[in-house]
This record gives sequence, C-alpha cells and structure tokens, in this order.
Amino acid sequence: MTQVSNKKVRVRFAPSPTGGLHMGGVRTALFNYLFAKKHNGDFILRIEDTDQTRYVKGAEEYIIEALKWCGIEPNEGVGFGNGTHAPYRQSERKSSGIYWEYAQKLIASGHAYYAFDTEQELEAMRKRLEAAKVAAPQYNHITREHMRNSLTLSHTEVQKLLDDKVPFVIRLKVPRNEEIRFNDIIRGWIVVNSSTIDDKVLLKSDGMPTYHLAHVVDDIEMQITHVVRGEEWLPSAPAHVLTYKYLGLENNMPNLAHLPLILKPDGKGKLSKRDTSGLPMFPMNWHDERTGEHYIGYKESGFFPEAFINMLALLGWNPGNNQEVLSKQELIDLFSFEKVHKAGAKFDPEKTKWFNQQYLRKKDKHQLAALLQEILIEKNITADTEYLANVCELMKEKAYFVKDIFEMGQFFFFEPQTYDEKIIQKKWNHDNKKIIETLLEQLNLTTPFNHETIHQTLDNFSKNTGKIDFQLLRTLSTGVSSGPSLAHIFEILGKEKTLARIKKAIQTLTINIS
RNA sequence: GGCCCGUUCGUCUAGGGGUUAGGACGCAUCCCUUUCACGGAUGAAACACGGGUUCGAUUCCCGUACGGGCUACCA
Repeated sequence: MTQVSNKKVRVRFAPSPTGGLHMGGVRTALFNYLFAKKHNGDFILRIEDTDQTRYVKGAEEYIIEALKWCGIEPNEGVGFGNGTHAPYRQSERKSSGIYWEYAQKLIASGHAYYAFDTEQELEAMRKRLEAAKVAAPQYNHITREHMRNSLTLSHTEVQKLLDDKVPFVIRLKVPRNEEIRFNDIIRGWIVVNSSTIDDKVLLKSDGMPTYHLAHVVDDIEMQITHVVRGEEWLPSAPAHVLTYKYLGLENNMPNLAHLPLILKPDGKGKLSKRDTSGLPMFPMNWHDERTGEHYIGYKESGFFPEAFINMLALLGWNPGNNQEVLSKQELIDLFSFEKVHKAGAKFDPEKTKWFNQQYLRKKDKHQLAALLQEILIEKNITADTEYLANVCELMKEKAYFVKDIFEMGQFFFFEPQTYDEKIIQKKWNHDNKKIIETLLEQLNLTTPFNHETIHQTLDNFSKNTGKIDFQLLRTLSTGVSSGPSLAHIFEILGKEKTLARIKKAIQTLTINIS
C-alpha cells in the first residue's frame, strides 16, 4: 500500500544538468507530478549540479522549458514558484555549509571517515584486488583497513593531513554483515547484506557532496515525503537508508519508489539517444553545446504534448481499466503506484504515433486549422481560415500529425504541376479524354456545387453517359492517385478551380496520347 | 564475475489457485469508401523452463534459464 500519511505529500524531480532531459527523465517527472497532484501535494524541481565537470550549458533551461511544454510544471523549485526551501540548486546550497554539517555529524558518530587516498592509490588497490581474483574490487569494510584514512591513521596524523590541506573525501562507514531492509512502494521489501555495499563517497575532495549525500540532506531539508526515481538507483538505495539511519532520521526518511526503466524498442538495454527507431528521444529540440550534437524533439516533430504524456504514462503503468486515451486530469485521478509495473517497458514508436493520431482526431477543425496555419506561414503560403478548416475536417481522419494534413493535401494549396505517371500511362487515352471532356460540361452545370450535388452528377454520368475512371479523374484534378473523397475535394476547391484544373490537365497531357 | 530487480501474445498490458487468459498497438483477411493511410467485422498471436504445495497451478514457494540495472571523488 502506498504510504500517504497525514503529512502533506512533497515529491521532487531532481535531474542533473548534464544534458537535455530525455523521455525517460520526463516520465520520472510525470509520475512524480501525477502522484503529487493526486494527493494535493507539492512537486518540486531541484537541480542536482554537484558534478561541475559534467555541467552542460543550457541543460537547466532546457529542463524547465521541456517540463512546461509537457504540462507537468513543478509548483516549487528552480524556475518555478517561490517555495520557501530555496535555493533549489545544490551548487548554491553548498555555500550554506549544510552538506559539510551533515557529513561532520556522521563523522562525529563514527559512521563516516576521512579518506586521503589518491587516484593512483585507489587504482593500485583495484589492480591488487583484481590480481587476487577478488570479484568486485571495492572500498569497503575490508579494504579500508589497508588504505589511508582516519580509521587507519592516528589522530595526530589525520589532523596533520587536514592542516596541510591534503585533499580528502568523506566516506560512509558501511558495516560488515548487517541486514539492510527497506520497503519499496513498487517492489516491496528489499533486503541487502551490508557487506556487499562499498563505502560510498559522501563528500568529494572539491568540497561538493556526491548525489548520495546531497539528495539525502536535501530530501530531509525540503521535507520530501516520497522519492520517486528510476530503477537505476535501487542498488544504492541501501546506502541511502543507512545514511538516514546514521543521521538519526530513520523516522523522517521519505518513502522510496523505484520506477521500471524504459527499454529500447528492439535490441537490448536502456533506451538511449540513438535507438528510438526514428522517433525523437527528447521532448523538444536539444542542441548540446559541448558535443555539437543536435537532437530533434517531439514538439518539433509535430507531437501534441498530451499525446506524448499519455504515451509515457502508459509505459509501465496502467489505469486499472482498458482505457488508453487519458487526459491529464484522468491520469491524475487514476494514478497509483500499485498499478506501476515492476518490469522494464520497451518503447513502442508505432503506438506513440497512434496516440498522436487519437489526439489529433479529438481536435475540431478550427483548432487544427490554426495549427495548419502555422505550418503554412513558415512556408509563406497564405490561405483563408475557413478554407483551412474545411481541409482539416476532410483530412483529419487520415493524419497522424497536423503536418500530414499539409503533406497529404498538397493539392489544396498548389495546382498540380505533374500527374502520377503510372496512372496517366495506363489510363490516359482518347476514350477517357472524351468522357472527361463531356463530364466537364456536366460539372459546369452542377449548382450548387457541393459534395452531394457533385456526387449526384458523377453518379448519373457514370450510369447514363459513360464510365468514369475515378482514379484518372482524381489524378487530373489533384495530380495524385489517392486522397479523400473526390466530391469533397471538388467542393472545397470550388467549381471554378476544379474545372480549370481538369482543363489544364487535359491540355498539358494531350500530346502524350499515343 | 558479484550484488539487486524482473519475466503473460512481436510490443504495451489486464487478470489471478478452477477464465473460451481480456484490451490496445502492429500484422493478416473481409466489408465500407467508385481511391485511401478513416471506420466496421474477423483472424493469427502469450502465461520462459524444471521441481514442489494443492483435488487443481499461468497465478503460491524453490531452483534454472533468460533479460535488465548497478558495480566512479557521475548522477
């Protein structure tokens, strides 16, 4: 059962600004958001920028903009709201000395220690252990006995090293052979023997905390009630539990929920930037200034944020009924961790497109016309709003994206310059030409010129005068051999344009008759 | 390798000691549409394997296999 006590629910999404926020991160943020909203809680954005070497310019802004586009806005944190727990960037929180304080508390109680080992010494230790066929070389309850740290050095030696400003880290002193257990909301009880956990670095030699210390401190300070994060954190969770315990904060420890990962559609492993089978990895275009790489986003690919979010929500979660198209409010109302799957979910590009199609169909013709107008403006094409609305109405059933309406309905915006060659070659002959020319006269007499009367004319003509080759007629008037109902196309085009196009086609093509 | 997590149609999933194992995407066939990428109908398609427990296991337990994650002074 999900633990929701009398305390106000406060959750956080805590990405590190090491790159653009990808869809896996968005889903983590989404689940946090849904849970918070469901329980009238707070959703906080905290930036975990403790690794200065991996900081990527623009990443933080990107995260904020991406969350906004997705409609999963935090009500507190970097770029959002005016929460009372500022600052929300760990690099800024460091100056208050808070991480140092907590680390000192752990040292004072004997649960952490200074380690002065250099990179070379650590490397040598690992080599030694590997040579001795130790399966997993770790800085742990055994190896720390042979390293340079405040457990092996005398008080005076340690003090001297400290005074001499010799670089050091602070490590968690993980005990030998103790059972660590915690109840994950999604996975249930997890039991790990402490001997398998290494002495995690809590404070780095540059004075910055590692994730392990920083998130524990901040989650306590920010009164976080539920930590909802990816499964990749499960292995280090026991160390975090230990940290809370040694800090005497066992009873304030947030509930833990580890989400299943999003996997590659084919092949194996975590979803990566290059294996989304043609669909984007990022919510919006992302340009990595450091690597120069440019990634296209869902937004720019023509996805609706609602569809993107809907798809993401159903990757590893289900609403408990067979409903698949769910509004944000429905997602909120139905959300619960009990319905989150334990196994990883493979990303399905086809279904992702299907979701967009569902949302496209829900939009009325005027909403679609406005979106189509944006595309046309980019291409310097002007069109009447009502005309566009009619085009959208007719084309929407066939489209996955608004841009499909434009691409599949080119003939609504341009006069055909070429005609589907296969059709012409096969069907353009004197007999058909004569039929079409006669039909033209009938169409000219059709008044009013709407799809019903046009259909009537075509039908009567076919029955009484001559068999119309509709594919040919379509090709002559639109240039292409497929599309929506001809009568509807003619109605939207209008009598004048329709007739002019067919006449022009006849002129252009006559010489080609063999 | 070690530790942890997992395993229902190709994919996302429902279900759960006795079911014709349900839905969705995709796929196939048919109908409709005088075209079609819409719609409708139908179909093919799954409980990883081996042991228990049980009158009965896909469901519970244990193994095995397979998959995934982690194994940094990264998060």
